[in-house]
Amino acid sequence: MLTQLIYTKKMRDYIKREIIRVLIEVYDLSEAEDIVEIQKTSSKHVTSDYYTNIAMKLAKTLGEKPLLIAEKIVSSIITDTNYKVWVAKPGYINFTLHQSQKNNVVLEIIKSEDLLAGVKTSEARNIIVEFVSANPTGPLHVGHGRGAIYGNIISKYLEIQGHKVHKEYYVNDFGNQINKLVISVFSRIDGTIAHGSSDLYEGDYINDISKKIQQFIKNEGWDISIKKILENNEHSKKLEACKKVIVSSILENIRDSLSKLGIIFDNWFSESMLFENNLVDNIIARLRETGKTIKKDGALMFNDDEPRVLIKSNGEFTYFASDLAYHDRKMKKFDKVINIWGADHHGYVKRIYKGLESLGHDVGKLDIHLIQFANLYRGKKKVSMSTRKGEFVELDTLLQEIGIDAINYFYLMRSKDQHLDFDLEVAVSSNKNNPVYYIQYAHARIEKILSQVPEYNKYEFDYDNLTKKQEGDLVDKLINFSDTCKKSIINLKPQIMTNYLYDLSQLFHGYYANERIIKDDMNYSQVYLLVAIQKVIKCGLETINIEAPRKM
RNA sequence: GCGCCUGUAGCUCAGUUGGAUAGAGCAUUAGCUUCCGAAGCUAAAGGUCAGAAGUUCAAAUCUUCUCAGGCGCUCCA
Repeated sequence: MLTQLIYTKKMRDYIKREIIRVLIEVYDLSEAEDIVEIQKTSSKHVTSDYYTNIAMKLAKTLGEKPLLIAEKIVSSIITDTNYKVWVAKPGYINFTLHQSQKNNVVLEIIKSEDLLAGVKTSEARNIIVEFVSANPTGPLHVGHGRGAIYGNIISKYLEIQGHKVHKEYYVNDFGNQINKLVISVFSRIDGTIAHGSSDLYEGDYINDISKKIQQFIKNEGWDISIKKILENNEHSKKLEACKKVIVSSILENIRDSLSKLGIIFDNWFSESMLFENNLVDNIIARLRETGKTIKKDGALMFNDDEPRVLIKSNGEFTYFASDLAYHDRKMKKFDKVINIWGADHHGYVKRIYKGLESLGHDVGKLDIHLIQFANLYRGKKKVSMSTRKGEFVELDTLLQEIGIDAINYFYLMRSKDQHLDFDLEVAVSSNKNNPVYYIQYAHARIEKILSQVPEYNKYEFDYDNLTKKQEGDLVDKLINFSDTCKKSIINLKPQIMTNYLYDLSQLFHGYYANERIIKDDMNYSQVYLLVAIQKVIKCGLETINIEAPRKM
């Protein structure tokens, strides 16, 4: 009756229906359907697979002791050989499945065409995920890494669910910091420009760009000094051209760094474009209509709890103004808008919500994920991340040093709300201290064993032939994979997947050390077990963009 | 002063919708190689879940307050 049903949760449903039936029969509880929950046993001290707390929940309304209720329920349950039911104080009803029943999961995993089928959504939506969006004033450094990797995986998770995902990088190519960048580059060419200013970008990349600009000017055949380009308004076209070269040079570098990390954006949205198409003016006009703007000290402000400047008294727009225009566009075009921001922007969140609300948007569509900072360590020593003076480790350097798999894993292994300490020495190590290595090693180890029994599938899998404690633990863990995927992928929590894979690998390594698989009297069911484990590890690693090597 | 995040073993962190005796790794200590990869495994030890009160049959988890750390509160970007 119950074969092949566990992995697909039907066993749990079966138990639930049985409990409901009993509740109606014994207590005449018509609402039983809504309150019965069958949960997975997580305590290590209890040897059941599922439990329900229904007896404790009903104690008050029924006016009976929970233990008594539980016993009454259990005595009416019709059991079969596939599972046992027992009561534990103060009123838990436990269900223990027969091992050979649970072993079904091994074949189910092996036969499954899509292990992630359980996370598919029934209503696919059009979602935009905006992330990284670092100002194009220099190369990406390690401080940008976490948001980049996290945004990429969130996008992937949404795609796995079946949504249509649009990945976008918002390019702040307008305003003061770009002008500052231009002056920084120009001052490398002509030292008298902005001489002695402490407010310029430094770092080697400025040198590289200044060379490019000099080449560009030469190619264009302009017979004019760099200083003149900057100073004379009549040369503003030339200045704009230089600006474009500078920004696109930096963007090219950023794009290159990201693609090396496997991060490809669908669109690079330019802030300038908002101004060129008068979208910012349009937003200001609409905000004025709502009556929520005020003039104060010559500036135009959005009147929130505190007034927020939209147009400065000198006539310049603030970022708030262009950000509202940008978000207005996104809110119109997509069903769901997700922003991945550094935690230092949290003060800005409320303002954006309030602004968009005033513009008539349903702000429930907007999710802003704030990512806490990551600190990098080299052993005990903290790696500096100061952007001042160009004292930062570039993302490219980090990639070279530890590789793409470690970058993905280490940035994803902790909750986004948690400050993350990232130790480079551990990330490059080739031993069990390094969780990436440890998981990949499990995959490779299994591959090695399987290569020695290529024709294992000529033998049948025997449900009754995995009886050892460690085999039971592994099977339980495999059963959990389905739930793990839901928790991780649907709730957008990559760390749940990294933790699961680590735990599974740990169980496997222990099993491997204790149990010899290749032997004279082969137990082919054990080989099947390894095949299932390997498939799950591979699938799990793929969801977090980490390679599952066959050999290391 | 106001706001957001955090506080769990010596260190770095998990902990699902509130469930049973709190979970890993590192570090420490003691062990394990004729044999599928020791790039590994086993065990011991380690806890006032920051503190207090509340809600509940049940709180690391929810509420309030206090303390501590990080970050943000510019006509900055």
